[in-house]
Amino acid sequence: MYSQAEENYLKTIYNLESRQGSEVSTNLIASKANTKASSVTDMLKKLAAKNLVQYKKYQGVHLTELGRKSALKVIRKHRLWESFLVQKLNFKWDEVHDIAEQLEHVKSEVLIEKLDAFLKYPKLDPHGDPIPDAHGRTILNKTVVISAMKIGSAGVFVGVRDSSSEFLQYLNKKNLALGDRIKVIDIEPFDGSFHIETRTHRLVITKSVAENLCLKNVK
Amino acid sequence: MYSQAEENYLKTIYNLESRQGSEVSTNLIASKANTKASSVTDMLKKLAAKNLVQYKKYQGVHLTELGRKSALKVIRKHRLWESFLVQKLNFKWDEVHDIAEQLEHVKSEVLIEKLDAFLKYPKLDPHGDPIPDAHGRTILNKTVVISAMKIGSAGVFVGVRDSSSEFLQYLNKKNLALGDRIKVIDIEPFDGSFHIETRTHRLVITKSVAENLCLKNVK
DNA sequence: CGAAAAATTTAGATATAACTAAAAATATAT
DNA sequence: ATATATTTTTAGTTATATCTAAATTTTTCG
Repeated sequence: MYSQAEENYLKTIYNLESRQGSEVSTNLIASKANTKASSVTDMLKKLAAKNLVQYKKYQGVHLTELGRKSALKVIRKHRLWESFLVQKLNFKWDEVHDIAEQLEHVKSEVLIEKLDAFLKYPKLDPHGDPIPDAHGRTILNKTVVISAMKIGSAGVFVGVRDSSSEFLQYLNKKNLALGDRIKVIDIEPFDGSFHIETRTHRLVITKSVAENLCLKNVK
Repeated sequence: MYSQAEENYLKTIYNLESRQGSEVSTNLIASKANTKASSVTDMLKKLAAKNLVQYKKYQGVHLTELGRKSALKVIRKHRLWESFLVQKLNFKWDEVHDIAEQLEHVKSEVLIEKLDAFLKYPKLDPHGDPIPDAHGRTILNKTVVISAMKIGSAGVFVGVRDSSSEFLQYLNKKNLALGDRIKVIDIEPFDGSFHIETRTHRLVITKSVAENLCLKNVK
């Protein structure tokens, strides 16, 4: 199978690709992966040699079908382990990301199928992200990020795009939790920050925070 | 913390030391770890530099107090994960070793404490080995290996010294399971093989197999 | 004891995955 | 359109953990 480093790159590229549509650039991968562009170039060549990505010098990359499937397997493992940590071991949603980053690289098909069964085949992880099944399929989870919403619209907060403990702890501090109803009150034209309202309070969030909060049933 | 390679060496040295008493030799480590003696020498120097082992050229090694504690932490993790795999995920005892070899290297103190609690603080793993607590302490589990027994003596089979799937599958095939009462019928002076008897059948095992079966209440 | 055998260490190489600094290609902007 | 800035790649280095082959030390035994 693939090395941990390779699996991490696949996951990063998958995530960037699905948020971007188009080809993913070397620098973007480097910043997400906390490495240098030169390291990314090296790895892209390796992934291309293994037919995991389509790569043309200076033109960015995108995953091949094999790459996409491999990425989804890693993501499936990550999200199942996160579910395990929260549901069975009583971790909080902001504590599981780094541990799951390690667990996701454990090699065993049987293990992950048995874990899935033990957890009763969950469809969403603790951050509201859909868990791919063994074939890479997910339930459709039509959400809108706050940054794409208009003034006056509202929805239910069902997921985050950044599940780092830093970001989740910020949400905890601001009293924002999955399930909350959130309404967009105003958008600052100057810096793009959002004034939002929940059932209990109002607050201002930056544009970049708004890009990481996913809402459902937005009207 | 320590690298996976370092942790694996610590575990190997710990196991050899506790079965041997004396200093552990380079070649012995190499054969247990499936590497070459030269690789072992390199690693021993590294471990010595980190104060994990006492090492003198050509004289073998033994763990320092720090090394012993570190080894016990890895062993604790390994055995807790094995218990999880068998008790919660319904793996068989011969299927868990390789997966636990991977899981044991996941870095998180909290994780292992929560796992321990989830499993209700088990004292023995699925192979009958005692699980060290957070301080490295284990219940005393006085057992005798068959190879140390006399003709006519008998006891209850409570543990194995080799928990590789190959060995455990051999035991399955020979219909030997934890809890069985085993009696030594005869010892071949020629090759040291043992004729043993359970409640249901008789069989002959080699000396090396006899060295890996642990019995309790031997009389 | 001293030669042969066995065990161990050293020296030098390899693979992975990172890095820095310099070079090359692409994009931007006057 | 051409100079400048940005992005990306290349070249060369580093660290980890292996390996083989040769050298060295220890052990064994006639």
